[in-house]
Amino acid sequence: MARNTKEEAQETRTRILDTAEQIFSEKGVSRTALSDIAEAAGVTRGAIYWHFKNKVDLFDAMMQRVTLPMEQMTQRFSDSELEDPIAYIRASALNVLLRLAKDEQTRRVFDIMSNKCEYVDEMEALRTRHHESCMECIGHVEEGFKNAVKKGQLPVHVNTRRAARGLHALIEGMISNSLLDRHFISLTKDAEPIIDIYLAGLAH
Amino acid sequence: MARNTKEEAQETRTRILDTAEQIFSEKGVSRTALSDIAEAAGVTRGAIYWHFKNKVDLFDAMMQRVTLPMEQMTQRFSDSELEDPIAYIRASALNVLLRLAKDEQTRRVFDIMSNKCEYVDEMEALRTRHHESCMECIGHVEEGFKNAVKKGQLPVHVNTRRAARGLHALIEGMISNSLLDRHFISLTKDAEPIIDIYLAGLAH
DNA sequence: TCATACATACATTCAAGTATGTATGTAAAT
DNA sequence: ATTTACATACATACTTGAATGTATGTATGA
Repeated sequence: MARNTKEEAQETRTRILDTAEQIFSEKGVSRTALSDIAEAAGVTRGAIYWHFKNKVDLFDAMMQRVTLPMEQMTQRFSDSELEDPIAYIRASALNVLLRLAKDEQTRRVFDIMSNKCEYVDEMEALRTRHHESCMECIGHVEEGFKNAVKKGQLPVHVNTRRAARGLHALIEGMISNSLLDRHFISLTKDAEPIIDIYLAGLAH
Repeated sequence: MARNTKEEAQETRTRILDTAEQIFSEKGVSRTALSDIAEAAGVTRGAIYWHFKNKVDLFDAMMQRVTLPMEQMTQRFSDSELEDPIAYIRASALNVLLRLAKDEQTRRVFDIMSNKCEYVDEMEALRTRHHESCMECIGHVEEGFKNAVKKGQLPVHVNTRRAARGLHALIEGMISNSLLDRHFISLTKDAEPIIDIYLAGLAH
């Protein structure tokens, strides 16, 4: 077998990840054997074990391809002496939701993460890591709400921590429902008005 | 081995289900062998195969022990010429959330359903069944919102279908977050005010 | 020439399903 | 009230088929 060049090896790695997304999404993570992925990707298990330590490592890489860019996006919450923090939070939330509506890869991976895998042992550790970075983001949202209170956008009696966590729950719920059935909640049509219901409730 | 009486057999069945809950919740569904459950329950796999067709059938029975009573609870939404439909919806939502907060068995099973199993093939069919009965419930909530509009509790411009689905998303999100971390969202302390934020937003 | 990028082959372990054994509760016949 | 016949409630044993991990082979780009 002719050895591949570096770029070809990267292609192989990418092809393995792409294929893993598809097979994981069809058969679930635990029921897909690495040989399934290898066969569908046109390589052998040897190639997979070359690029990844094991199935969990492969899953992790697949996940991070999607979640890392998202996490980086939400990092510019805190450095804000924004004029309109609520509008910024609103836009950021909608941004995430719209991405899930439009980017098929993001949908697939989120579907795998929430419906096609089991969080135990090492997998639970993966999610914990992911969850922590999520908590950071929610912390920033809370800061945003605090600023909104200072600027009179929200009444002073608002529990900003609770408000941030409630918003997060709402978003997660919409994502989850949309993954189950795109037409039950359409992230392109319903997300915006539903978020606005919640934000209106916050403003009393 | 002495054959058991009918009641003893029922005890065995219950013990298998109880044990399945624990082991599923520790190891995840696909990584627990029926022999694990059998051993922990003090029986052999033969007993499990006597009471259940296979692992999926066992999972189904375990799930229905918890979900059937919940589904029956939410069936008296529609026959309502209630005076205060919003209050009724609110109370029902809080009722479900409080149950999840207090009943450890319900928490465990919901945790298994949302984090410790993979929805593919027969498992996906199970969830679809469950989801359909959930849709029914949301339909009733929508009726409730319609009544609320008629009675002037909600402005006429409210999209009742969207309102019901948004509420459902919020509840599911809170449940999901609470399962991940009881202290992130406490269903006993946070659920009520967060629901009220949403309902206040609906009323504009 | 040496590390790279895989392919191949092998050993081991585990889990599901099924077939069969077996003792006893239970209901009907005597 | 026994006995008989059968279904019940499991236990045991066997077969089969993955799937994982690892060790090793091999050709080639750098």
